[in-house]
Amino acid sequence: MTKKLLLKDIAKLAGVSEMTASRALRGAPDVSAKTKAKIEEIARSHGYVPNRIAGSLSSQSVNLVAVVVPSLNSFVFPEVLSGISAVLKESPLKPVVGVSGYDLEEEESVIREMLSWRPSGLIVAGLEHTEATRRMLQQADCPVVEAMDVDGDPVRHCVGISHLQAGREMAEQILARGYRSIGFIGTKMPQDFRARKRFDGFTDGLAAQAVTLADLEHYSGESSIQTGRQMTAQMLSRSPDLECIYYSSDVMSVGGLMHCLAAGLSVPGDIALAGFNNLQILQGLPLQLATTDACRHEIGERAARIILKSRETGGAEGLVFDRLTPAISLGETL
Amino acid sequence: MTKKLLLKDIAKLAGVSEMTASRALRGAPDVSAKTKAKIEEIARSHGYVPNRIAGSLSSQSVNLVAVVVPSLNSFVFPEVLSGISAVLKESPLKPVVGVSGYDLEEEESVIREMLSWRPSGLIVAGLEHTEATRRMLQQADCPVVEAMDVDGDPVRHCVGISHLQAGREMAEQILARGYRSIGFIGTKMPQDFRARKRFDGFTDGLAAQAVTLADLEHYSGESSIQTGRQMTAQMLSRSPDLECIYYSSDVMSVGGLMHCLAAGLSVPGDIALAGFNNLQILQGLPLQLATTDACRHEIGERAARIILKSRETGGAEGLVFDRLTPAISLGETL
DNA sequence: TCCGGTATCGATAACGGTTGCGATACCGAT
DNA sequence: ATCGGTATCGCAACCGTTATCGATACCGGA
Repeated sequence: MTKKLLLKDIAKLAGVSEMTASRALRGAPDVSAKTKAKIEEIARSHGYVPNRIAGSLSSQSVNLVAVVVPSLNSFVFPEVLSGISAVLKESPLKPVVGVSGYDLEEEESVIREMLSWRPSGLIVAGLEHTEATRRMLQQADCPVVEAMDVDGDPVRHCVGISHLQAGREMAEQILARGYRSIGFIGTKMPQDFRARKRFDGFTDGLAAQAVTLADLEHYSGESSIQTGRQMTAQMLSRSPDLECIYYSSDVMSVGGLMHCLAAGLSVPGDIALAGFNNLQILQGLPLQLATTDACRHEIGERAARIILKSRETGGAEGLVFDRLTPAISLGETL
Repeated sequence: MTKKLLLKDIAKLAGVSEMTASRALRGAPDVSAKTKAKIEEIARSHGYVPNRIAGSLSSQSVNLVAVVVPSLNSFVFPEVLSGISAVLKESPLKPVVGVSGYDLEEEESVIREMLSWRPSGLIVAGLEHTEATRRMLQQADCPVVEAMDVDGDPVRHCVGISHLQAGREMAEQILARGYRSIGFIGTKMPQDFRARKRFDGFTDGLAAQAVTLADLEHYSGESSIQTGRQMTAQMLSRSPDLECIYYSSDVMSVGGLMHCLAAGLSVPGDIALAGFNNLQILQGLPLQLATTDACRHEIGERAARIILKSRETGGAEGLVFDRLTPAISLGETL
């Protein structure tokens, strides 16, 4: 809580100019090893922390990458983040996270806030934005990546998987195994566009073989095991003839499995189950649940690499459109 | 991707001085409603995003609160974060997250990095830091809160629960139910100090009634259902007479429960289980697992309130030491 | 001894806003 | 018409650091 310590103070203490002190502390060249050591020692012992606000303004560079995701509770985005961090670790860049809460208006204000710090890059989940957000993404003088989804019209770079296709493929797999009476349990959240696309892809896939959903339920609030269990119980009591349920998230399908365990239903004998994401929590359960891997870590890695490369080349590299193919794992519940 | 847009450009377009434009866009007084509207319209239509780096340097104020946590994957810290966000939402402050990866050296560098942005406050998980970190926390000219834990010597403000006590109380509850052959499964992570304290408290609690651990296992890597299941299987095959297992995390105890389900063991008849955290994933399982609530959301809220209050009063308020009492819920597995 | 070249350092001018205070315009009251 | 007061605006200095470029010191070779 002592007086504010400035570079000028350190310089004075070391008997050098501000410039030399600045260079020494940044590891810039043109400083002799001796004076550098001296300056570092003084700075360290006095607990000097350089003011990066001033530094960034002056150098016109901010070594931060803005990452905007809908939520941090949902198991899925932290893993995208860890992919990003892993790649950025080898560079001077650091990720900074913003949370939009599955709300496009909030997303707009979060992105505006982040861009006002002039980051070196921006990674945002999803392709759906307000018009004002799209304008900002276009105008931004840093690389911009829209991640996780490829079904839509990206403003600039894009990495992700097709959720439409993921839904469709799961439908095909389910039909291929002979199930015909099929239910769907998904989020009501109007702005979870990727869940919506999986739903659309799924019903498309069914329709292609002239099958329509036997039952359908939407829940509000975040996905949870608890909710999955309740919804499943509800749906099965309403539609006892159901042969298979597809959930918009693994968390929900785990809940479904829990209901079946409690109700003494055999899976997939009495009822087949499938989810989406291939979350970590699927490991270690009594049964290996069917799911589609969402490539979360890899999407994060690739998004970060796009930022890095675009920085090197000065953005003259052309736009990346990177569509990953998610792998279905059938597990033991189909 | 047009030319960089500066305040001066907006001012020119609106036919006013930079100052007036600045005031208008910040909602500062001394601007007529008419000119303000005009300036805002021009800024909006051109997609102008003010440069907060320059603004913050000039105004000597950054409306950010740095939050440093060990991990974002672990279910527990996102909830602390949501508590912080909820409280900060009513203020101009925004949280910025840094991840230390359960590594004090990394924590030091993350904190240094965050402080270099001169935030309005700093919230960090845990009381254990390197000496250099402690110096920085002392020196920082913003309020600092150490959160989640109260067993130790806080540098400034502090909110949390006693993990020593949480472990001890769980030991008492377990003993009170007559269990005597007790195992513990915990993380090997040397720098997960809170898990360590729960372990110490737990063995203390047992020792107080002359009981010693019948078996003990430490795993490395992050906690997961999978690991919990494997460790439990391992321990039970090694110590078949075990009556109860205490885990350092709910995620692990869920894995234990899964093993018991798969192995046809009755819980708590054959083996009793207890975890820690009261995580959301406990809801919806076949059995309600015993656990201790870690007050994550509330800790976040209180930490944020300390920052807010300390800002109002200019830090002249005296240090807060806020010890919450975690509630044990015995569930159906003890 | 003198010279060119390199290593090391410092003075100055930004960087893009905001604070503080002074200037101007406009109003009703005298 | 003059005046005091308020609403509105602009000028200049400054925030703390870094880029740029010029200055100085030092070295080996001619």
